[in-house]
Amino acid sequence: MGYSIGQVAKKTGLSVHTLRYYEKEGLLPFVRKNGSGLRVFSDSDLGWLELIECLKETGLPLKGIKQYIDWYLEGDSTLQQRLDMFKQQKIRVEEQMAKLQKHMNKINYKIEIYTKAVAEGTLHLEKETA
Amino acid sequence: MGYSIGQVAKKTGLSVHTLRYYEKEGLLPFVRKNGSGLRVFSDSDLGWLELIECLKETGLPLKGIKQYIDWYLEGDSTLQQRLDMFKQQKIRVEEQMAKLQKHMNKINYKIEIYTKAVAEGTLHLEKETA
DNA sequence: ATAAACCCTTGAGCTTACTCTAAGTCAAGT
DNA sequence: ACTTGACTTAGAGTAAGCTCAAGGGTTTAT
Repeated sequence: MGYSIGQVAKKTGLSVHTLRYYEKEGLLPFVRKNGSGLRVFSDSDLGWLELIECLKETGLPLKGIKQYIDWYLEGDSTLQQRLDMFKQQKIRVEEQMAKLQKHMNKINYKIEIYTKAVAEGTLHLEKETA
Repeated sequence: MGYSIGQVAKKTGLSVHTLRYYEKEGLLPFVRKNGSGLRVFSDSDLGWLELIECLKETGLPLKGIKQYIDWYLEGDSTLQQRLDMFKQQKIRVEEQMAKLQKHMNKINYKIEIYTKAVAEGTLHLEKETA
């Protein structure tokens, strides 16, 4: 039921440096230490790391994640803020998905163009940068 | 048919600083200058900026974008590399889309939880970090 | 002809998010 | 006892991508 920092690093793909850095930044306020001063991560801590990953990869900077955690620590008086944050994040994700789709179309077009170009040995630009 | 750096900044949402920075990094090798040393952007340059935006937002670092541009400048001998780059980028976008969908599910779940919590005035954690 | 609003270059500075170094502690195995 | 390996701290260093400051030039309107 307890993981060392090295085990968590393997599980999450984050480096031990990064995990300590996250803790220093206030992102892991629940990680305990044993008698020798070693960090002991619980399953719940792994859950927090998953959430951090989720927020980070959807474009919330570490500061924003810390804000959320601080709100969480403050308790029920910040429920609305936390809800708003997730709603805001949902909008961001929707925007990102739309953008990615648009970019995907462009990339597919380029793949088409370049596949032909490779077959023909030369690229014909039809008033189009490529 | 010619735009000043300020006009391009407005059109693209990039700052004039960023545009000059991109040029310095070799990302805009086609931008000309007029007799007074002012940059004059063409429509084709705007096309390049769109492509840069596309590659940047799909996770290619500026160095990678520069590599592509260098290949472009080298001509037909690099067609295969450029095709490979776009194929690689397509894979990246697919991965990003899958990740975003996963994160969206988590965020939607949080919104559900927190919407209830706000209505009830308190958050019940069911063996779940939140 | 003078001010306002642009533009220029060089080079320094900033933010984010790590990433690493140095010096040391601790527990387990041989 | 001693080595190995994983851990600790504080603090320095790094890379990417801007962002700004200083000092100056040009164009346009009044």
